[in-house]
Amino acid sequence: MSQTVDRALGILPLLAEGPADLGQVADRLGVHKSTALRLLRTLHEHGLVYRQSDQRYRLGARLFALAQEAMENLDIREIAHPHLVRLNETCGHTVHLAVYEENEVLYIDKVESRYPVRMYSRIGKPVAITVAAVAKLLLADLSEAERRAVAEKLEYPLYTACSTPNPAAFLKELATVREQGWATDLGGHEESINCVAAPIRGADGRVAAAMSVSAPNVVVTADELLTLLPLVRRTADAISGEYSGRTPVTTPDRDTV
Amino acid sequence: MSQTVDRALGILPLLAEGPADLGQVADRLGVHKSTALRLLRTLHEHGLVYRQSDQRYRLGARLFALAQEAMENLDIREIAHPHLVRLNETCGHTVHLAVYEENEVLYIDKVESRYPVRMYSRIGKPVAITVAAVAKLLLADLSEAERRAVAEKLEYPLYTACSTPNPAAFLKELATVREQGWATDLGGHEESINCVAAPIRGADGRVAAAMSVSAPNVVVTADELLTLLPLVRRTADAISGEYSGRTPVTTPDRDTV
DNA sequence: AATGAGCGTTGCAAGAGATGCAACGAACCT
DNA sequence: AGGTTCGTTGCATCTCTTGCAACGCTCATT
Repeated sequence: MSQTVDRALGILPLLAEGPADLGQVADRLGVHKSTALRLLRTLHEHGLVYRQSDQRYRLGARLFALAQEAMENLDIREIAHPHLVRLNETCGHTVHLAVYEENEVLYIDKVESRYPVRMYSRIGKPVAITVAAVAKLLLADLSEAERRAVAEKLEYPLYTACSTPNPAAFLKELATVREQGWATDLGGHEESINCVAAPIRGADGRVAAAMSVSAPNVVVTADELLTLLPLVRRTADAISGEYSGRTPVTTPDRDTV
Repeated sequence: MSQTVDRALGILPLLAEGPADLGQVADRLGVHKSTALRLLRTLHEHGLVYRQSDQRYRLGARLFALAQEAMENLDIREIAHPHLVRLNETCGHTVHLAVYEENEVLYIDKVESRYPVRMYSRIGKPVAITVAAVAKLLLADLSEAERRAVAEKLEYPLYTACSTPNPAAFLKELATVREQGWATDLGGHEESINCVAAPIRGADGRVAAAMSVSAPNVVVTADELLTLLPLVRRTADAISGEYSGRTPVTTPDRDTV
């Protein structure tokens, strides 16, 4: 819509790949060096871009700060966090909280397992959308038309033999999930990792977020993990209650000192 | 430098404060609604801004992803992480890693203490620059002129009775830190929390990052914490060695599954 | 020491593109 | 229904961006 801004913003993902010098930026943007320079300068002034000692540009610190503030504005996260911690204390496994936003599902909170085996996932990172249990819940809540549209657009990487292979299989899985009100991922992303997930609903009954418990085979079998389902659902319902304003908030214990 | 981009980027910090509607954005930017609309649309296309169900705008998901990728490009973080984890396993306290960038010091990694008492700090969050031990180390390495310039520009909030009160005191502290090659923060930020920090140097000998160990009074006294100084310094030196390429990397054990 | 290549930077003229206006449409409230 | 508020669109104006060419700097080569 706005060419100048469009070009400037195009620099960001480019620098996300790694540092680049003026020439490289100008080339990949398809503009004159002087133009790229001015755009970079503006980005720099806003702290989104940083110029390192070798003169090359990379993403700047303000980006972290912004992402941080954005995160703190997600009130669902605030509400959910103590519940996630409590669940983690009870079962010991890794707990995730995720939301859906414009064709992406991303983790907005995570409590690490209480044993050394860790999952590779990071807050802010997009989720493997075709296999993750939380993603299934979030997408299952869309209208049928939206689900079909999204399912068609996605890629279906075969992380493992259990990964969802194509749109048809995905839509079928979403239908099941929609029906039963919970979801699993049994080795669909990493051979040895299973997840159980439950939805968190807002006042309008729509799925606002989803949470999951993940554990590797070496710690508990898939069947054992499934026995946690009632607990996960209860936790999710408790969060839903607070989030939708039905339950008065009891003790909003923060993770402060 | 570029008015259009400047205005567009000005929207981001504004939205970081909380969701806003078109009118509010236009007003605070001092432009016509239609202009604000076009800028927001462009930001939206790039995923930096999200339009929530009540039509108001807030910061978008791409911001998280960008911040994430930016972080992963910081190779010092990759190198340091296993060392930080090991240190945390040894002493049990919270370990931080921070860098300096254009008048800001920010945490780029953190390993939580192994006991329930937690510090309030987040990766990506700017550090309390006038009191934090890591900040002292990072600023102490600047040239004298730069130090003076920065010291003058800063605010000196009195978090506690021990907080650095003014530029003069800060410069004096920086001189001490520069001299001794390590730094502390004894209750300067939170009454009950002490920190010991050591610098990580690049191949050119300049301070590239700083790491610290923090613990509350209720767990260890300041004196006890200070006994960890040699360990902290050794860890920092080990990281310096790898970062500057002097030490061959032994076992780069990642925090993957 | 001199020459040349490569890269970032600056001033400027031309015109593309951003801007604000006014008018429309939709939703909401009285 | 009538009125208000807010987001959206088309358009004419002219500001602001753009690419060019020239400059200066650093570094490598002869």
